Amino acid sequence: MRILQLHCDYVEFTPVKKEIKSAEDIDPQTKRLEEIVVAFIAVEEGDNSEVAKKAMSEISESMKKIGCKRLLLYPYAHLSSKLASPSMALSVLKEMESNIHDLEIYRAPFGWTKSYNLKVKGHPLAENSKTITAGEEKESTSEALKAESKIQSFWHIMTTDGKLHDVSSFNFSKHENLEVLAKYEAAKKRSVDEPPPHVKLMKKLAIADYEPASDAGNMRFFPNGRLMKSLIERYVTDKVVEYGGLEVETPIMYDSHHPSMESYFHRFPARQYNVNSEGKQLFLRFAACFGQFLMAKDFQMSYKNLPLKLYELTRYSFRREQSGELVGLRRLRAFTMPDCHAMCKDMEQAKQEFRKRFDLSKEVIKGLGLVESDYEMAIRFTEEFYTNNKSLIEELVQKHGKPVLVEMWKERFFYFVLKWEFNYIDNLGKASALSTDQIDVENGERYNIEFIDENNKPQHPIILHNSPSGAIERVLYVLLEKAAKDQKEGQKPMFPLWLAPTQIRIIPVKPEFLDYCNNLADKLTENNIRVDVDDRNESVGKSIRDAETEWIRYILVIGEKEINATMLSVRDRKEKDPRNLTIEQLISEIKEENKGKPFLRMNMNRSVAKRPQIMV
RNA sequence: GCCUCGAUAGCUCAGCCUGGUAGAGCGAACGCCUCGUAAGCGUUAGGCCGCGGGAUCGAAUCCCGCUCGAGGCUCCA
Repeated sequence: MRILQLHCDYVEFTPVKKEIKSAEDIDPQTKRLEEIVVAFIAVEEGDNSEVAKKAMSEISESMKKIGCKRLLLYPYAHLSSKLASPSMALSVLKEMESNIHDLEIYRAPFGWTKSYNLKVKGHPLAENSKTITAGEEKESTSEALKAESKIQSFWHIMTTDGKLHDVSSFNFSKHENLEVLAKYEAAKKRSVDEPPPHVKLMKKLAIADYEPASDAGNMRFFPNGRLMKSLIERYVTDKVVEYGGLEVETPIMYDSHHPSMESYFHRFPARQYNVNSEGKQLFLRFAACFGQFLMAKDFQMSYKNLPLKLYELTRYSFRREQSGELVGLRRLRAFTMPDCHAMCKDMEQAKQEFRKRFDLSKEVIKGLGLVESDYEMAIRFTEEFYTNNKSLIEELVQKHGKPVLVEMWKERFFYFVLKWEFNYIDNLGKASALSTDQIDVENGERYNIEFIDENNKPQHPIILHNSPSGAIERVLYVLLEKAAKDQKEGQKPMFPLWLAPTQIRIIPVKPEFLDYCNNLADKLTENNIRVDVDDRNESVGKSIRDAETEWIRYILVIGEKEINATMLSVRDRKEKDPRNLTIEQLISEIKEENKGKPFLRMNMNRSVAKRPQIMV
């Protein structure tokens, strides 16, 4: 059975003519009802009296929440494509009608073409749809999800002097990406008809690919991609630990009926993967929050321990995003999310910590190879928070150093009062969030996390939710899109050196120089450089071409000249002409460039000839 | 969820409109060449033309249905 439930100021309907033979015999008068919940209902194949009972208890429960006592059952075939027979449908509807006693109930006639007219109320719970089937649990659409679109937002641009400007009158001429973001967010619309360029690149460079045997949005990562992910993960984790985060690990699935989860679901719109096991209804986490909050609840904390920062890099978090929005690495259903929560004793401490994490996020983004013109900041808050904390918000915008998109909510609907994020604008004008942080004033209580304050009283902490980089897969997407942009502008695309799967390729002019090449590669490897040797029996030209198409930064061609001298001929992707360097000079140049970044060994056979061909 | 497009060799695709022996490039295997900064040459192997039905003497090609995939829209703390 499918139900669309609307809370209305009024509804009017007029039976026009009988649509089927078995239509009810009634007096075709116009009927008007006020202050009423209208339930449009399609009875489907297999629906029975159990379904009727379930449906009525669902409906009356939600009506209790919105404080309405009048109900109209309205037969509405168009909600389903596998309708029950008319006689069955009518009997199920009649059963629903007779099943309820504490509501004033009406039913529109069955089998008639009707004209109708109604006015839906504007509040968050006014609209609701349900699917009810016999036997198994119904799959409900989160009411929060429905309600979200109802929140009233006011959009502005804040300049670094703290002034708010109207989006429509702001001069975006020097801030094109911000304009894209503002339009993208406020209008939530953008039409493009080509795939984003990173999709081709992720395959061509043997980083990642779709896995048709899995669910959409669950990618496979080839050795190159796995290496790059590992490096980014290591880097972000190092940075968070340096900041004071304590790394933990928590389960990836949770009981949907755990009390904290149930209430979180109502508040937090998300489409989760569900897993049934031995009668338990489990869901796959869509954030690290659950695990960390449940863990923090079991800590005994004093105000002296705060702020306490827990960190987890979730491999994976899962969200069952709508199939249509899954494109390449931009948005996935399984993703790796660094997530750092800080429990703070009060708003003052929270604000102080919030500043630190803003700096941390900026630093991490920079380390990943993005410059400030690559991303745009958006900041969102409730009107009340803004009024009381103007200086914090202005300070963040000033630190960002350029105008910021502002979304202000009249009332708090989410669990947070303040949130910012950095958005990357890709080649198709799509915005995706990278770093983000939030001030959460609700979940401390929901999860019953407590600390003892100066007066020996238990208190709930304010919790900050920070991801300094955003999803790791999304970082890859951004790096690829950025490289594609460089390519489009006529520059050679490349990765930051510390992330390049191969940093140096050695190409012998003849096979007899292979031993020399391998010795050279040994020496470079000892110095934490990822180096491989093209030992295929190919022409030098071909080998160089292949190395270039793999975006390899340094190419060393080894022939008689190099073997008989100390200078290497170094082809540097960043330079036009080859340079002559000693091996020591080359090593120290690379070390200097990779300073402060993690190192992992090559994740491919050194011998190019021994590699399988992953992507052309 | 809605709309559009697609599915042919390991990969990228042509052939389809106008029905009549299944094509190319890359890659792979084998051989030749032994090479100095972006593609050296040759030979060979490799196909249930997504699945099911229909009309036809005959279907990769036309029609219908299905499956899977992709892209867009919607949505996105």
